[in-house]
Amino acid sequence: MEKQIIEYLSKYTVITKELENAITESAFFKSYKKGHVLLKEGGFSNECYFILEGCIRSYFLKDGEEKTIEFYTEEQVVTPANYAKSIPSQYYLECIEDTIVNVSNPGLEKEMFKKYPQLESLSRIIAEVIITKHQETFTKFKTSNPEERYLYMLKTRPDLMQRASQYQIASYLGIKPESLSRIRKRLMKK
Amino acid sequence: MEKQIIEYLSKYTVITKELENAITESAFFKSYKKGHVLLKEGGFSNECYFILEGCIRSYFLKDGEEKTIEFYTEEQVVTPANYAKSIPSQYYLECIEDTIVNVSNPGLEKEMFKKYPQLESLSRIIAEVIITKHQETFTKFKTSNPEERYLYMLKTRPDLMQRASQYQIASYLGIKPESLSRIRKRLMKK
DNA sequence: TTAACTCATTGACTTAAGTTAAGAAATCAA
DNA sequence: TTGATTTCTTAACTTAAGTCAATGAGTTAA
Repeated sequence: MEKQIIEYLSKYTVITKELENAITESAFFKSYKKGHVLLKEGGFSNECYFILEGCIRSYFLKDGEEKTIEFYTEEQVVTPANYAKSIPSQYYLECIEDTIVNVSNPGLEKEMFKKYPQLESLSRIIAEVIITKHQETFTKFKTSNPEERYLYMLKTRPDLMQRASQYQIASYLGIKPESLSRIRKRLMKK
Repeated sequence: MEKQIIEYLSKYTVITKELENAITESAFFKSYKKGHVLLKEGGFSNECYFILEGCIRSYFLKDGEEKTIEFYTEEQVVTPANYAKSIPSQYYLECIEDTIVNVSNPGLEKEMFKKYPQLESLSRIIAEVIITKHQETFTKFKTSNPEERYLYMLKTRPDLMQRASQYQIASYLGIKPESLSRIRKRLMKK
């Protein structure tokens, strides 16, 4: 399992044997059943996760309806917005499949960054890559209509259709479940 | 002018006198006239900017229409997606006002990070804050309709209405200029 | 096995954004 | 200053998403 993390980090820089060992040794894992809630609205968080297997969904309630913010799957990092902060969470984190993660926390992070400054440098680089990806995703979303967004999701993350229910996907696409149903029907005919 | 940068960084951590001096000494500035294009689609970039005064807009062309991605104003950092990369830019960067920036480049950045590791640590932290803000912005956008988005913009960035033209703002809100015009009319009546 | 519940689909209707086109207002340049 | 250009507004029409309600399909638990 450790290999997956090293592989992920190696995309961005060369990981020395020493650092690899340090990561491997300090890594610890947790696994959750489908339906497990990692974080509740109003709750606090001192853990962040690297997904090795499974799917985590972030969502919040607006007028009693669940609004899916994001689906996180294999090779993705989930850092709660209130990670290491003393502010209550605005959203839920829920496993929508049996999920295995590598867990970290502020203490461990700090210690590792101190011991291996290269790791913090790498974190900065990855954070910047994520910013760029977010902006591309957001721009794509803004300049598309619901049907185009659905097609784009099918192209870039086809697995999600199998992994999540349609009402979860609908709000992820910024539309109502009924609309998603109609879009699918419309596209079937073509 | 240097003070603005120090002030910005001080929000996140304590800046030692030594680091302050280093930043101040290495800082250099540029100013551009309204209309100046900093980066063209297809072009390359080796500069990033911290805006001291003015406004920079990022946009691209889709079916001949300008789609505004973002407006950057005072205290914001503009890092082109292809900064320090040998890939052509997907978008334009244009000053929509006379603009004064602090400029950096990969070489200077690297040098400063090497000399002052604390600065790279700070960059990581700021990058993570930006990720969180992006996600909040995106979520707000997805769960709002065009009218709500417009009202939210008026609340959070009211200055933009004076600084940018309506067709620029319209695409920034993910709608057509005609719709923005109608939304404004509708709200006037209320 | 059935009853309860959740989720997805469908239909009728409402609402608002997109489209196209025209004209008014504001801005810019010769 | 005037003519050209750009930007904004308005109107008529089209299209599709939202809303509400009903039904069907699938799942879960007693």
